[in-house]
Parts: sequence; C-alpha cells; structure tokens
Amino acid sequence: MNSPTPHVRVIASPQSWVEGEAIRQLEAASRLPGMRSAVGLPDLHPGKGAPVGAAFASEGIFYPFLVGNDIGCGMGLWELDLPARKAKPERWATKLDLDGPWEGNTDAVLADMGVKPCGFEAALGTVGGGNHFAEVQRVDAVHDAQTFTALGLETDRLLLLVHSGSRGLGEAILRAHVDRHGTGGLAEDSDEARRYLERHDHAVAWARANRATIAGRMMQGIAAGGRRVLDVCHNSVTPKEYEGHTCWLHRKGAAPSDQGPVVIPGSRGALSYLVLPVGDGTGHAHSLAHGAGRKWTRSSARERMRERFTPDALTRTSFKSHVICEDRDLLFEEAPPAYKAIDRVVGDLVEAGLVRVVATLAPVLTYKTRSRRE
DNA sequence: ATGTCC
Repeated sequence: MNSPTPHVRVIASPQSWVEGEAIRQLEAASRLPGMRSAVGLPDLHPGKGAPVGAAFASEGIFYPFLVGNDIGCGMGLWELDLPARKAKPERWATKLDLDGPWEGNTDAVLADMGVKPCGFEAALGTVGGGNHFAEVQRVDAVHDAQTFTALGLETDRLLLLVHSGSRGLGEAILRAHVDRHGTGGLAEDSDEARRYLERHDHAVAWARANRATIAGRMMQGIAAGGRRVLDVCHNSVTPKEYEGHTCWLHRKGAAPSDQGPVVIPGSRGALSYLVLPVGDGTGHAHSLAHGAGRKWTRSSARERMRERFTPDALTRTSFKSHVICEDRDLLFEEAPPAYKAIDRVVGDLVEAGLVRVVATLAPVLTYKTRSRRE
C-alpha cells in the first residue's frame, strides 16, 4: 500500500509544554505504513509506545496498539435532580463505596443497552484505576447560555461526570491482538480486522454501559436521580471520511469533535470544561483534547508529592471539594500538580478555533477508590 | 490502563 507523506501536527501553544518523548512517539506513529495524518492535541503526553492525547488517520490499515488497552474509555455526563444547595459531600464521602462488584442485575443492564455478556460482568459498574473517576460537580460559570439551555441544563443543578472504560475486557482484546501482531496493523479487508473491530465495537458499547452503571450506583449512593446529558468515547478506531479520503480514525485520549458537546476534565481539584466543537474537523482529525494531560510521570509524581503533602491535604481541594481516594500512591499520582493546567489546554483549543466554551464545572465530590493501600 | 504479581 502506498504511504503518502504523513502529516504531523501538534496543536499546542508554547505555554502548553509538551514532552519531547511524546513528540517522538507521535512522529514514530506517523511513519507507520498507511498513515496519512498524526495530530497531537494540547494534552499530548508520552504513553506506553503510543502517545496519549493524539489522533491518527490511516488508509487501508489500522493499528490496535494506537487505541491501547482501554478500548471505549470515555466521559459520561449526567444531570442530577438535586439542587447544588443540597450537596452533602462530607456525609456522602463517609458512606459511598463503589469498589466491590455491583450487586444489581448486570445481564439486565447489558441487555437494556444492547450489549452481549462476555464474562467481565463482575467489573461492570466499577470505576477502575489510573485517571478514572466519578465526580459530582456544580456549575461554576456559564459562557454560552444558548447551548447550555439547549442541553436542558440548569445552573443550580448538580452534575455527575464519569470517566471510565472497558476494564479487563478491552485489555483482553488488545492482548489477544498484540500476542499475534505486536505493533503491526491489520489490513482493513482481512478477517482479523473484522474480528478485531467486532470486539472493539463491543468493548466500546460495554464501556458506555459501564459508565451508565457507575452513574446509577453513584446516584443510588447519594439518593439522587439523573438524566444522561452526553457520553463520548476517547479511545477508539472508527471509519471516517477525512480530508477527502476514507480513513481509519484512531483516537488515543482524544475526544471526538463530530459528536456534539464534550466535557474536558481538569485534574481532580480543577475545573472541568463543557465545550461545543466548532469547525469541520479538518486539520485536527475531528478530535479534541480529552483532559489536562499528565505533566509528571506517575513515579515522579509519587516522589514529589510525598515530600510536599500529606494524604489528608490532598483529599481536600482548592474548591473545598472532597476526594475519596484511600490508595495513597494513586492520590499522589493524581494530584493536581501532576497535570497540566486545564485552562491553558482548553485555551489552546479555543485559540485554534476548535471549540467554544459552554460552561465550567467545579468539583464537589470525587470518587477514586475506597480500597486502602498505604 | 489492567479480575494490576504467583
């Protein structure tokens, strides 16, 4: 297959510092056979082999390792039927526990969402590790009242943002692929490509059902009802017309700009941004930043934060919100200074003409994990 | 990121 000269672009202002290793990973991926375009978004940072905060468009072949293990990972936003003044973060924090297997009817939830059971039911409704979370939020400020209202949102209502993925399911799918092909791609007209895509699409649907189940558990825990406002996936590979070519659009920590409004969260202890994509997707592979982006490696964050903060200090944020994270290492790894500033990342997207800010959302209570590791 | 290491 002919490989046209690949196009590499990084959408980041000089103030959004990007690690050299991330650029090297982006360029390496851009040289893969069939690759047309590699785009780094302002939250670009090094990943395991492939960079995170990036989108890739290829022709005739696609690369499962670029999507990574957490196939279907994404963000779901719910509007709760509780007014902000009814928030009881301290009380909620003492009793919320979403770590164990969900005790509800997993088969019914999956059937309801058209997802076939596959042996990973015990993980359905669990947040997982790393940067995953479920967070109750309040509206901080509305910048685009028309879009905000069109989404049915109200300023005094609490919101729930869920960031999670396909847990062990996506991991198993990637591992099966890598065992045979390593970082090699799959020709689009092959049986193996069809088989991978079928599993991939299933994991994407499963991850969405997982976020819905997590939201349900959280709402039950705080005695609230809610309505899903949006749910978007930022780890996937999908067919897409791009700049006049039929492409495979890989997103690795990249939110879609072709599926309506998205939430771009900051670190746990920062604002999240509800944004409306603008423009036609050209030049940025129909993709946006998916978060603040890691600034320090996990091990470096553990070292630096251990010297500066006690775990107790990190469970309270500058927004006076509370973080439930009883895994001390994870608390350090996920501390706000370990991430880039979200206002700069979103500012870069605004200046590049990719989004309009609809509203900023402030944390009230963040759930990470109740499993104790000290 | 990961039923995360037997």
